[in-house]
Amino acid sequence: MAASNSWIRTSISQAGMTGKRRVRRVLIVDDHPIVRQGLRRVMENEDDLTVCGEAETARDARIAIKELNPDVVIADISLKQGDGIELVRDVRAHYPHLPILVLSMHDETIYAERMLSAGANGYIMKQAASDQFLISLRRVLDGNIYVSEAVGNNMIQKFATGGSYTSANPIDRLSNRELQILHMIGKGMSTRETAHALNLSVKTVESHRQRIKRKLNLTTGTQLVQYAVNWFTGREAGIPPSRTEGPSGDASSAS
Amino acid sequence: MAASNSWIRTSISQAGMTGKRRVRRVLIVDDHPIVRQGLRRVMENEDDLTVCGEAETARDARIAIKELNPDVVIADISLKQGDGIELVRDVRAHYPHLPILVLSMHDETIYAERMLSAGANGYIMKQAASDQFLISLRRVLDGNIYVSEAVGNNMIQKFATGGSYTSANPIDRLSNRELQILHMIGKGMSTRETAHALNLSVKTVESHRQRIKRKLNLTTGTQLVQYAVNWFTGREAGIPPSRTEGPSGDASSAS
DNA sequence: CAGCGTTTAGGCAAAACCCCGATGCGCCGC
DNA sequence: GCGGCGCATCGGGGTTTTGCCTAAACGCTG
Repeated sequence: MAASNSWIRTSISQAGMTGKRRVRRVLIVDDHPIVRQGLRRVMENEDDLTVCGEAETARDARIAIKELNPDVVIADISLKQGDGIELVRDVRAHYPHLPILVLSMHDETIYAERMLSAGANGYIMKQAASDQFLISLRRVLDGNIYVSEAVGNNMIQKFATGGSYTSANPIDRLSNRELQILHMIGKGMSTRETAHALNLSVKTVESHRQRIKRKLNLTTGTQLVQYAVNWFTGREAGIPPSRTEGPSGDASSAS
Repeated sequence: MAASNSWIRTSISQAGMTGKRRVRRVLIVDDHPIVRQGLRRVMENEDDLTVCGEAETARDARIAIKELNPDVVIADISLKQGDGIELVRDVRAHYPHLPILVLSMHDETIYAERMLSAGANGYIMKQAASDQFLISLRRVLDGNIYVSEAVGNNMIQKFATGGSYTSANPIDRLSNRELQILHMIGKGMSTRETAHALNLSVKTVESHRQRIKRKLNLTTGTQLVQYAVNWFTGREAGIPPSRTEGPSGDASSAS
């Protein structure tokens, strides 16, 4: 409690501000020290932003949030073994209004959607420029959702075509048969093996795969396998797939 | 902290050098702006180090080296295009005495060995602490080789046993090109996309995929994708621990 | 019962897969 | 030096697997 004071005091005196505009306190969660330094450096010239703490693991992050009570959390998803998505889910569950900006080195839209579904408020890549990062950070601080243009367009298109927003866990839209197929794909089984295991025609399984891809907005079979594998390595712990969490408002934002 | 003062002073002292201790000029090659900022921040408090330039791609790096003539190059291997190993090889070919410190987010020992044999002088992970990074940087600047303790021990053991493979990872048997292809598979890219990205014939990529499968004892393409995804995202799937974060690690041997 | 989604397929073209061979290059051992 | 070996790059040619379109039977639901 007292520690946070000194941080704020320091920042204010540096900027010489009167407190008219509130200084937003940022918690950084990333297991790469250099990345944490980089984030600090990007933010240290901004009057309205201050880093109130850092955490290396999801566990540390939870403690830090409790103690520091930050205004926003910047979280890397590539923490060891899917800790990222669990962290997002956990934080969202305990602090429904705490904005979370997910930082990733992957440019796959899959991750973005999964993170938003888990309750993140923004998704930005490490490839992004510094000013773009600041824009995204302020956006989530203002209560908005931020995604990159590509991902946003993708979602808008989905919204337009699908009618109902697919931004809720896309897997929920899969039928149990499709989910079963996805499961087998994630285990590394080929279409032929799957068909044989389920006593189905190969063509049938292929149709299922196609429908899955369409629902999940995937283009190639490789992406499908990637998604399936990622999904299981992230889940597997025992969370039922029909986990419709978070009203999650809308994915409007529309950059 | 009085840091802000000192780094300005550093810049000034660079202009009017006394020659007592030479300021080493560093070129950063990384496609993540935030990481570049982080490296700058780590080095800006050091009197004997200054960042003379940044590059995002391997191509830019070659130009920058030519124009800036740095004392050391810090290079990320997971560059978007062109891949880091080619950069290392190329730089080594043109500038035999220019030290290269490879920065990686992977803790796999295979990468380290490949990078060193390609001509790099050091290999350090982004998970490493800042001071450890500085140690490694100064080490390669002094003409030594730096690797983490785990990697060093592994190499020594290999050397002692007379080159018999550790055979722990079948991945060790993969060539650099094959590893690169595997990486792209793990990112969800199809054969065609990979071929296009690398400016190769589809047939070539297919050949690589086949040989990878053969070496890894995989039968179907699905298994290949599964393996690739698990390997480069999971990191805890089928890879031996190798939690590489040595406080003092070096296998120093003169170049 | 009409409608919608699921499950099941067939057909056809495209892509991927597989087994070959060939070339050029670099490295290693004799 | 020279042959061998592995790597990287392609091509041919055939088989298998996809990708995508279409559509019929089934089943729940308003």
